[in-house]
Amino acid sequence: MKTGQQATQKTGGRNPQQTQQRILEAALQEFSAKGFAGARVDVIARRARINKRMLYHYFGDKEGLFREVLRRKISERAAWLATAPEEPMERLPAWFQLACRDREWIQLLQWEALQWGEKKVIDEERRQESVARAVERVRQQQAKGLLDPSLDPGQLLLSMMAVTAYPMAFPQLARLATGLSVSDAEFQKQREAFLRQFAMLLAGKKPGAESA
Amino acid sequence: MKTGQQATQKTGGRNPQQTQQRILEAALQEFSAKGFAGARVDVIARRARINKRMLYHYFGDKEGLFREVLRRKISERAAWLATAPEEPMERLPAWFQLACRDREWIQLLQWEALQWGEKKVIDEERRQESVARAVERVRQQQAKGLLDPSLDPGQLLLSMMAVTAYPMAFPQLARLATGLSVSDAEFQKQREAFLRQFAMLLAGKKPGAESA
DNA sequence: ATATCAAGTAACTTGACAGTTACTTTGTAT
DNA sequence: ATACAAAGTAACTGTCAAGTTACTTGATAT
Repeated sequence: MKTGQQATQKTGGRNPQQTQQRILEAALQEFSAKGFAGARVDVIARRARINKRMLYHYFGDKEGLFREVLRRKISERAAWLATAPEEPMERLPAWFQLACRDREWIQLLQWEALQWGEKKVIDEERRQESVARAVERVRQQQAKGLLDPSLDPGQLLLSMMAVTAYPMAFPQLARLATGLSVSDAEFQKQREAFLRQFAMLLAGKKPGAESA
Repeated sequence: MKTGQQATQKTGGRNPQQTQQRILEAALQEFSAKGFAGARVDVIARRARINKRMLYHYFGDKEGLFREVLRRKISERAAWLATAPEEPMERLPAWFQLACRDREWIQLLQWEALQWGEKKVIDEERRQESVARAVERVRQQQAKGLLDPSLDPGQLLLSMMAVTAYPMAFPQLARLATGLSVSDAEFQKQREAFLRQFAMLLAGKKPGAESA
């Protein structure tokens, strides 16, 4: 008896999982581009090629959908970050590249900051844990002499996030400061090179010739 | 004959300038809190204690009002920045304090980034000029040995803005990383101390005892 | 085969919001 | 005094968007 849960690919027929997936993808686009207030439920529905009613069926309301989008993105990011290199020289450039490739995430964080400010955030506990692990890694690297040990680890982590994410969060300022668009390959090359030198300073070494 | 332009303080009577001022103040609050899309014209009118019609009278439409708010804030900031100290040791903490005291500005920049992305911004020319001057100052300090001369000045300026403004732009991340709220005096003290040490690293010196 | 429930649809309701109309009040120049 | 323009008001309008209603279609368990 084909209870039909293992290979539900009829392309034309119904498919709740695919429908939800399509809604989430469309919602990610719309929310990261327009924010919660600016996003239009009808646009999401149209882009997902579903009836608006289904969106309410699966996610309750607009905010429920937003929370789910954010929740999923957080998991995805946590997984990515776990694969980032440990060597501080390549760590900042790698974080920067991650930010370049996933501007949707930066934008979601930005909308979140504006909408909820300092209040408790969605999925607080999981994120707290994840950040605590990152602080711990900074501490270990300080112990190994790969990062200046006299700096507060929390503040240092925050600053590392700042220098890698800021250009994507404020593309207009990056352009004003460098004359290049952040999506320009030249800008990205320049920033990566800068961050490599910068990482040396954070280790307490002078950034002369790095090829030695 | 009292043509009445020099001392128009009747408190009860009409007063176009004061009305405009009140609208602009209320609009700054509303726009920085909710962004352009989220801001409500009626809320602005109510807060300014004026009739909505006057808002349209003076500023054309919602966007016209937004542009004017941004334009004024930009002037204000340019003036403030000109008074910031030149010594790099105190410069980062001073910028940070400025960011703390003027979160409305950070938020406006953030809304701007999200709404207009990399496109040409409001008041582009004036801002370009102002940033160019800041880059030039960085270059001078590099020449004087107050900042590491091997770093690209534009990227360096961008990074200085990043480390000073990021905590206010992403208060939720600052809290996750340090356990403190950004509006907490303790957080601000900690960050200022950190930035002082950080400035020494940027000069290429090791940040040992700083009291000497 | 058919009852049952989940998936899906179109049209509707309700409220909110940007912008307007048609009007009154107030100051000032002649 | 009075004509005139700018300052100000209340109530309205058209549009748009979130969320709902009442319905049809399709899969599957018995």
